[in-house]
Amino acid sequence: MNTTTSKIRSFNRFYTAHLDILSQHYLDSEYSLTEIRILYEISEGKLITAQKITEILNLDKGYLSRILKRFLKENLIVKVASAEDKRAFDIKLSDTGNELLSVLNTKSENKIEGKIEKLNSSEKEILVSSMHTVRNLLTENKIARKDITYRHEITPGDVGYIIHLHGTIYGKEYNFSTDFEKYVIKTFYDFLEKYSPENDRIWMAEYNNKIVGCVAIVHQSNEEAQLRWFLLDPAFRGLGIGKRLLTDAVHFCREKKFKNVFLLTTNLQEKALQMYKMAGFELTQSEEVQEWGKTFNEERYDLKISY
Amino acid sequence: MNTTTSKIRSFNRFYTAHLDILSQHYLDSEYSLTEIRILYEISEGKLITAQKITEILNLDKGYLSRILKRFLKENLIVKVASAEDKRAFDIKLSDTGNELLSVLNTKSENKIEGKIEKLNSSEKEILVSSMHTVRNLLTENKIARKDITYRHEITPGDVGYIIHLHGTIYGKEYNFSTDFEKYVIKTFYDFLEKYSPENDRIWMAEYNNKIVGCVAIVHQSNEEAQLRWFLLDPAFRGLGIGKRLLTDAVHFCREKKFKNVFLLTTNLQEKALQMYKMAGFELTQSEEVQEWGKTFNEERYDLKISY
DNA sequence: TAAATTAGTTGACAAAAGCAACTAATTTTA
DNA sequence: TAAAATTAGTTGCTTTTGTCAACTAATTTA
Repeated sequence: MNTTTSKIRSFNRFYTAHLDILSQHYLDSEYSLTEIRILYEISEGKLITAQKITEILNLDKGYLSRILKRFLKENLIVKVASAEDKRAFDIKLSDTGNELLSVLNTKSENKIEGKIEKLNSSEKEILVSSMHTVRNLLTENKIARKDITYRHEITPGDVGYIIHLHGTIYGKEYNFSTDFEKYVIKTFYDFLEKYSPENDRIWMAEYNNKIVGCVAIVHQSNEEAQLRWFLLDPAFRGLGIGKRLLTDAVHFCREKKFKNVFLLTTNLQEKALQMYKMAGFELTQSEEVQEWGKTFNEERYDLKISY
Repeated sequence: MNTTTSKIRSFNRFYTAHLDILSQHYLDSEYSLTEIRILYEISEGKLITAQKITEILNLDKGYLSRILKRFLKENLIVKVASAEDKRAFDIKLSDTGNELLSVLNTKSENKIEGKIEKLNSSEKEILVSSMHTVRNLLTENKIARKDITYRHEITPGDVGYIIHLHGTIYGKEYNFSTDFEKYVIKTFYDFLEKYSPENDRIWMAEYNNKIVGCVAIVHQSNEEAQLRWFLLDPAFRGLGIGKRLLTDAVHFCREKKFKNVFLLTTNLQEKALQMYKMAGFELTQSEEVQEWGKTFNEERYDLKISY
């Protein structure tokens, strides 16, 4: 049995119990969860037919028909003969129905608030964003481009996390030793020593408030700048994040009137090389070296910017 | 209505639908979810009474009695008169029952695997860790001491992450600027330059494969060592992690025959100071400084080790 | 040792859900 | 374009699921 699956099953059991949806009466009301779900669908859809509800909630139409009949008798819903189809009815909530739902919503919210009252605001943020991630991965089965955010102000923790990403990603992908991370630490220390917010910039791509990609422009002179620390978490490749980061970086170089941008990399970074080339960079130097426990070519790429 | 709550409600609705537990038949078997949950509890508990089951699953005892009667007839369970209480029975699964449950487990696993098959391995990791986070935050169930693991081999990414922790934690707790993180980067660079696995060591406490606390011993000479980077994520304080880390560090110093251990800190770190004192450290120097956007006392503590 | 409580069973019943036959309207198809 | 097939919704009937209260027999409490 695979661990991922068993961990998900364990979470499912936990969440089933947590949701507390197996009791007959929803939030101690006189309505069952099914009935509430029906009311909820009606309130969401504004104008919905019984057929639609059976599809969404997977209910038997006879069963639903009777429930709606009772709702009508209890004055929770209003049925209007559909204009397009004389067999069907458009259903919507009555004022009473809306009121009932709003009372139940409040109850449900209170219950949830009781469960999260001990969390501080950042823990709440983490909770919501984690739920968002779970939902995203289970539905579209991929990370949505719109959930990636970008920023370029350095806040405490950023540089350390970027170093961490370099260490883990290069460690996993190319088996680089911890010496590589030490090298990255050195480059960052040197950078921070002469950091000029005016001429240098680091861009970070974030998902769930966590950095998943980055790139930086470090000025060398008024004419030349170096592009550094271009990195993307493998799980977030293929979403256009790398392209966006490089575009922003080159755009910044143009804005700052640098005439040449160069970068140092290795021939191992195939994906990154592709992107550099697509951004217009050209190979200008290549030399075999042995470092960080591996043998590879150290390469320099340059991009001339014309104005 | 507060957004956190409404987002959680939205997730709850999503997950209710996702769990697909509202249909009468669990995984197209001839058993209902309730029946399966009962069987599951029996299999978990190994030896369980009907009373226990009603408590755990919140079932009516009459209802449960009848279900168990049927299980017995279908040969899914075995009832043995309890030794301690002649009114009660110890219930356990029969071979047939175990078989049924294992078939259903496989079905459930296949279903889950179908839902995550499009995810790559790092997305699966993200999914599982997000679920873990959700679960953790929703169970006040504080972090269990036994879930904290300790290690002291430096692997790629560790140092970067420790720098990151310093940046974020000191940023949040004491409003230190990014300059502090730069200082930490410098100290780590210097450390890695002359790192000797024989005489230096970093201990890390982890939760969920993430570093939540650390401390290090850095040798200065054969006689003296410095204790550095003692840090604990605020969410993990009060679990004895700090004490354990300091104990390990001092134990290491004793093993390596250092005669004196010192550390540099500030008067701001109240919690850490307490722990240093408890470990036997004594204040030997104090001087007011202005750094990292704050004014505070820089302090030196020493611990003499006698043999 | 009598009274109260507890584990489990059973009868009676209510609520929830499913199935199939039906009407009336709509769509497909030949 | 008219017959055939399909669809939206209703209704009768049935099964499944769950609840409540009364009961027995063993155990605990006072």
